[in-house]
Amino acid sequence: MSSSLALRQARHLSTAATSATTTTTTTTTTITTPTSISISKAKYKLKSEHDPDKALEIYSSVSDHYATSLSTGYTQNFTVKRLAKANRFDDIENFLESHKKDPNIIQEHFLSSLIRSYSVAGMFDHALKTYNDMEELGTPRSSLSFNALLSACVRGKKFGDVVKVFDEMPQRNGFVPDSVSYGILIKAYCEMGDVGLAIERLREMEGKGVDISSIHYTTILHCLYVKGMVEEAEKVWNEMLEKGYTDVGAYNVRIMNVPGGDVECVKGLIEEMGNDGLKPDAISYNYLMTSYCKREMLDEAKKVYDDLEINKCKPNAATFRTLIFYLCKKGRYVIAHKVFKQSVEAHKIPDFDTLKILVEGLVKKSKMKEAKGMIRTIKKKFPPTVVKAWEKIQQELGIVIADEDDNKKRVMELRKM
DNA sequence: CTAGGGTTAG
Repeated sequence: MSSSLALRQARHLSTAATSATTTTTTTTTTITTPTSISISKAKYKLKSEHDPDKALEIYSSVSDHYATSLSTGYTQNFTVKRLAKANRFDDIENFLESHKKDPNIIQEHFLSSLIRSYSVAGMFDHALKTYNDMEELGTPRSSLSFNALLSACVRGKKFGDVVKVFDEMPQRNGFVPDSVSYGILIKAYCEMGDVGLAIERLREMEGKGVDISSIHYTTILHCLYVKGMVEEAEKVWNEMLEKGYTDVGAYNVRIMNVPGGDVECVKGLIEEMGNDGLKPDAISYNYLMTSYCKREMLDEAKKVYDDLEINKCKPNAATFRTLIFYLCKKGRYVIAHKVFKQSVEAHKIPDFDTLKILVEGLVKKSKMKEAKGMIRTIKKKFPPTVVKAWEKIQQELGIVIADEDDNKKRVMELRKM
């Protein structure tokens, strides 16, 4: 019997607890404990939980679910993502539809989070149906649920629907599109490749007195660069400067489009940001660091990384991944290993491929202790499928981890009890 | 994750 089949059966047995003939073994024990946890604890636990059933369990064990709608939306989204990854769309439907029987369904934000959850699961039709169910469910309409639906259209690449929904729904249901609605619409036009219409909608906002923000401009700016319309991008940028619609994100779009990733240009823009009264963030510095890496100026790149703290920035997952990759590429495995350890402390471990290069490099340099330690750490942090892949690498490299066998023995002993 | 933009892929 395959292990996944075994899991399915175990799950089936645990839910059908009434069937008297089931003399199941250990699998039921973890599920029947009626522990109740806080939403913040659930958020923390969900982060490291990759098993969709356990994620569901954590979600349903939250005691104060509807007190804090924002956090609930987050945990709900998270649980759905885990189920979607396992392709369990029927379970997602059951899970989310059951919320429609909850008395809180008449709260628009509660219903909107269902639309968002369907959207991240790639179930656009369900998202639309939930929106259309609102009359029947007795949920009042405003731009809140409307924007959730618009986002679902964009995520599902139903661009034609975005425009249709945008032009029809507000009138029919008696509300006006707000600044966020326009933001989603503009993004949709950009994704469709029609930046001209995006700009038209921006002008429409001006005419109607809807609040414009740097987000609307940045969406268009980014799109112009993507389409290679550099001159138009510069024009829009100047308009942004004039009207005061620049922020860190807008500057980062400019930085990421510096021709050839020229180091001096990137540095210049970071300086400009400061003069504009803005504080460059980790993304800004990551671009600078990457520019150095690509020119094989690893000492300078490392300095950008080391200076992050002075600049009041925290390295993110991309920082660690990029720096470790390029350090390895130049054979500087020992420094790369130090950076890896810092990534563990920051709970931002790079991806499988990057770490593979590092472990192999350490072994090549006969740094067996470091390589072993790395694998041990990685196994604790990744889901079972990734751990399996690591075991293969471990075998190929001939790495034996002594206390692993001891652990297995201990588990066997426990099972006998 | 927080309704909407920017997250570097080697």
